[in-house]
Amino acid sequence: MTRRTARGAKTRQRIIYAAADLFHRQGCRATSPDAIIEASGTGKGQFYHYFKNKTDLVHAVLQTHLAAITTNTAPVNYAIDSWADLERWFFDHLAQQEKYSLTRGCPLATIGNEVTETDELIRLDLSHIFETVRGRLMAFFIREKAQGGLTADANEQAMADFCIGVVQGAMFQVKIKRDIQVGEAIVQEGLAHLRQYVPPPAKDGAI
Amino acid sequence: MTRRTARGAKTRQRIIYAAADLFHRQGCRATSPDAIIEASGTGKGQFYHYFKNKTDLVHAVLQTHLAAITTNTAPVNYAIDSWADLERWFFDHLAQQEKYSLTRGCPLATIGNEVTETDELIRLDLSHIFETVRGRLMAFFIREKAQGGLTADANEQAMADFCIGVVQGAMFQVKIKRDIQVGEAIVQEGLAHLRQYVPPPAKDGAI
Amino acid sequence: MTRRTARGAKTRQRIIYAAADLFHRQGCRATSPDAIIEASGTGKGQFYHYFKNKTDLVHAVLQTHLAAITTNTAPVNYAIDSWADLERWFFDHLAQQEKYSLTRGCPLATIGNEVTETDELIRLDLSHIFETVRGRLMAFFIREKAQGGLTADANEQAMADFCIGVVQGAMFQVKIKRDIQVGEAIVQEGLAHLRQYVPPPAKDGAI
Amino acid sequence: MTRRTARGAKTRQRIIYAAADLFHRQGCRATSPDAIIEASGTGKGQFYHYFKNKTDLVHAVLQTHLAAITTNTAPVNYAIDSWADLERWFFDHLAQQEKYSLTRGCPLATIGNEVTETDELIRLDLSHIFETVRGRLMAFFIREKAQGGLTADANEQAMADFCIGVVQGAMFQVKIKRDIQVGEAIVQEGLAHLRQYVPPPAKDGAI
DNA sequence: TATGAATGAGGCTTCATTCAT
DNA sequence: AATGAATGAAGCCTCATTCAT
Repeated sequence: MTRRTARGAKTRQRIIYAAADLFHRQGCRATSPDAIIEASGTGKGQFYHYFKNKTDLVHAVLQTHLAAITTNTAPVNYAIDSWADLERWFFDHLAQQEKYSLTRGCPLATIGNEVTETDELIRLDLSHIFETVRGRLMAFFIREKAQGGLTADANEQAMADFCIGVVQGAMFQVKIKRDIQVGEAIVQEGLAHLRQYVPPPAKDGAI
Repeated sequence: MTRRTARGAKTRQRIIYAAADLFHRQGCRATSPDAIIEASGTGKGQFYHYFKNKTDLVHAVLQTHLAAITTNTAPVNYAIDSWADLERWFFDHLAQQEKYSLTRGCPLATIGNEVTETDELIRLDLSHIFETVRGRLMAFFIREKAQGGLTADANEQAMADFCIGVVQGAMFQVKIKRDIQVGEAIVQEGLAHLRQYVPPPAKDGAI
Repeated sequence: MTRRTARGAKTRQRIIYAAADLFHRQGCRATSPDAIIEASGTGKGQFYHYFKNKTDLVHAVLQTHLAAITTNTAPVNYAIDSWADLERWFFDHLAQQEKYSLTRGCPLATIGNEVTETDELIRLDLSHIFETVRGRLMAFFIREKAQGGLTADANEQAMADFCIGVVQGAMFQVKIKRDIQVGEAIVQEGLAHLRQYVPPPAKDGAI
Repeated sequence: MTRRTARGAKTRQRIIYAAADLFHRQGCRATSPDAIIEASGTGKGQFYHYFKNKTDLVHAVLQTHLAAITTNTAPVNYAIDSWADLERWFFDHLAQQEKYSLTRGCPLATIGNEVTETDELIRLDLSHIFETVRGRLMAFFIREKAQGGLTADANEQAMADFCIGVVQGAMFQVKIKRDIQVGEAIVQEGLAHLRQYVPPPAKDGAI
């Protein structure tokens, strides 16, 4: 990251935020530099001053998403330290969709689904982001297991992947059906499954 | 369906198949009528002779997907009559991805993720398709439950939604990670969950 | 003209009438063969069976207009035998515009204004039609003059041209202003002018 | 009017002038953006940089016509202060047609005749232009009347409308007949009519 | 840093016509 | 006589980018 003046950095940020919102609403392909320029209130030259090309901006948008996740400043909180946090994590995703009247899916999936064989860099960006999310989830499950909160057959990696899969699957169905209840049903089943790995409380009291 | 001559119907089919493949590979937005025309070996005029516009073709592609599902001619078999069928159904989705070296996601999701508020008709098409798939899955669970193959707390609707969510989530992760194992892990966890609703075999207390 | 069966002639007529109406409403250029085909309820082949090409159809439409004029079957009656008839002739043109809520001009002018250097045949068709109309008007003025109903300085040819010019100018203003009163004002002035050529009634009675 | 750099304004002007000429020669509909782009020696993007769409350009062309009229820089001089000026005004229109070998009509009528119910904005532009011309003519007649140069029964508004109607009707006939004399005849009759409203010179009854 | 003019390839669609049945 | 499949050129417009100021 080259050092930038306060003002310049601001313009760059405005472009990124405008782009992130448009990408989320209508996808990358459907969002032209012109649309981003207008939404961000910048000039055409600024766009190509701050970004090599559109792909470079997509990259920057994804970096911003990643930064939000790692710094816990994203709309969905990825800091998971308890089963309550995990539950919240699931439902926060659906809550995000409600903010947009269920017309949008996951901002990462919207970008990810447009990826083709030629967008390898973007795919790797996304892969990296999901790996980060996976890490957060895995960390929780590993900690839990270490404390005896998970049964021996619980596979922390698989559980983390399962969480991501379920949330993504839920969000997609919510968007297509424009119905929050499908999402809730899917997430509930997912959570029910995860809780199966929690050992029953030890029966105390038998002589 | 308007009656068409054998020749005309063929051209129409060729366009639809070419489009379906391109949509699957690179998405709707990234696929121009020109590309479809070339891939289908037709003339420019034929495209608009058979389809009102590009959206109308997307609709036709989705109708074709739906027809394949209902007639059990789709690459993934939606006829589910046993737990083995269900398992196969899950893994067939991943097998499809392997056919394309993991570079593609679900053809329906690829289209669905590009849907915006202005593509209401396409969203409804997709909603209808997923509703159909859901119906197939639910039918299996309902039958199972009727035969005592599912516990009382099993919610057939939620289970069906869960299946779809899990498959979709799995396919998306496979595409982004370009790694079949994430998909397998997610699907395995999903199946493990569903099996929780199968009651343990009755202990026969003979003698 | 080749001999045609009753049915074939009917189809041909339907195409011509549909075309005439569309040309009048939106001009030749804005009217595609497809639009005419649909409006006439025919098939594509019929269009090119009866007409060599679109220009040929325009020609046929103009021939139809001409025939209507010469047979006195046009919406505007070109049979002028009295000053009352002439007055009616002027106002009938405006009445036609009222039938279309003042949204249309003269059907001939609509076609004529689109004529370019390359549409020589169409221009000649129109020239011929206007020549015919001019002939009708001239005939009236010549007759009147012969009977002493016009002063010596009345130029019947110029008067006829003037009539056509005034009606055309009036119709165009009506269409642009969407105001019938401009048309009425123009026509009234035109009529006032023509009446200047009528000699005052002979003063009788001087011994 | 947004502020533009000298360079940009020039390109915009070139496009407008090229379009105005093509519209005059062959009509709006027959003039493609590509043709205008080529005639103006610009790139495709510039067209849509300066004009929202083709209709917007037609609007700009009409604004240019209007500006030429109000600033007395049009080929036809609309500054009318005497009967000689009025006569000149009539004949200047025909002179314009001669410049193009009688192959063109009035540039405003060429556009106006293509107007349909869906081109309301263009119609209003034209209506406004003709209203402006009418204002010029009326101003002359009102001034004349005030000075006793017109009889009491002279209706200045109707006279102005009549002038416009006559010129338009004349130009159209000239174009269709490709004969300047029709136009001259019509205009002469029109002028003769207007002069009827001029009172005879007062008989000075000195001795 | 900032603005917007310039470029040309390409996207979606319609047009006019011909051909096969 | 009638239908509609086929064709490719062209029309209108957007896109992604570069350049000049």
